[in-house]
Amino acid sequence: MRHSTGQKDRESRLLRQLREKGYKLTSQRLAIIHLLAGDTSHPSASDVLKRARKRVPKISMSTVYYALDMLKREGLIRELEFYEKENRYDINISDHINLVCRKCGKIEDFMGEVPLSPTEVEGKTGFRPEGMRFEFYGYCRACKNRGKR
Amino acid sequence: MRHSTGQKDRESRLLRQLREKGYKLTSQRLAIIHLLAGDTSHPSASDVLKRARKRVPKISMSTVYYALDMLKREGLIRELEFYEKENRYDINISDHINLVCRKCGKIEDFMGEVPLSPTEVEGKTGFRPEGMRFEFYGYCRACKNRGKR
DNA sequence: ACGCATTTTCGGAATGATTCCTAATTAGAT
DNA sequence: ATCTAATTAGGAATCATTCCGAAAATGCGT
Repeated sequence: MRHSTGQKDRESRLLRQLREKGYKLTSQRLAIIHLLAGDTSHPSASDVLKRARKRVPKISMSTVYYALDMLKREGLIRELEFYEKENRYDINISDHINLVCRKCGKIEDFMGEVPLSPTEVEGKTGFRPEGMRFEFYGYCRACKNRGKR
Repeated sequence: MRHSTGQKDRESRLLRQLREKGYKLTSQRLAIIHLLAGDTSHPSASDVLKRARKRVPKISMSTVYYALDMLKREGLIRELEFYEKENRYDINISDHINLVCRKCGKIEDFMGEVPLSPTEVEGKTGFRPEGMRFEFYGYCRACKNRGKR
């Protein structure tokens, strides 16, 4: 395992990186980063807004989008578009596979080895991969036991 | 290789399946199915509209969406949401990997073996996969040679 | 601690893809 | 040829996201 990815570690790492790049650490951003660092549920922008308001009640949706966009541009979070309406944001930027439950909507990370290397793909096709997205859609342990609907 | 997937084959197979299920084969649908069957470029809904109008000039966007939704519900095409605005539609519903070019936007299919079995995932996680989506983002052969920007 | 330049925030308006609605049309069965 | 249910067209509605401009706040230098 390369990083220990505890919430505290992750949070202070993010804050340090932003400070180094000269971003201002406003109370709004502190709240957003804090909640993202401790969240593996892949929240949507409105989820982020709702939770950020517990600390900063007057934060606006525009601010949430502005902050998420900044984190995204800096490569500190990953944005995922799914088959539902809203995008989801993932603090786990390492290559991994998402397991998306079709019943409850939960998104788990599957951290096993990614079984296909960019080099192999480029060798066979000439296409040079720089990023990836692997997902399985199905039913999580809880939902598959309760019946799919 | 399991199916020969020539355009003609694919088109008549789609039409047969729809007829069997009792769908009406209108001129609008014939045009849409014809163009999708011969298209591996993963067109968006507005691409489909534009090309369908060559055969059926008065076809409306609502009709295109209605037809795409029907094909999708019947499992005859696959809808993909990407990081651009519009969804894309893929006539290739077998499991495969998409190679998405960040410069020209082209989406190629990579038909090699999918290197991770649903059974393996379920064994390790309890999650039961039913569908998948694997993508690499990068630069296609043409774009990588011309420089990325 | 204070002022300043720049970034960030906020609220609302604009955008744009998709969905919804309703009346008119049409395919396919009888 | 008639009938009925499905389909179409066009426009309105929706909803996430982006854009805009004015006000506020950060963090720098002094």
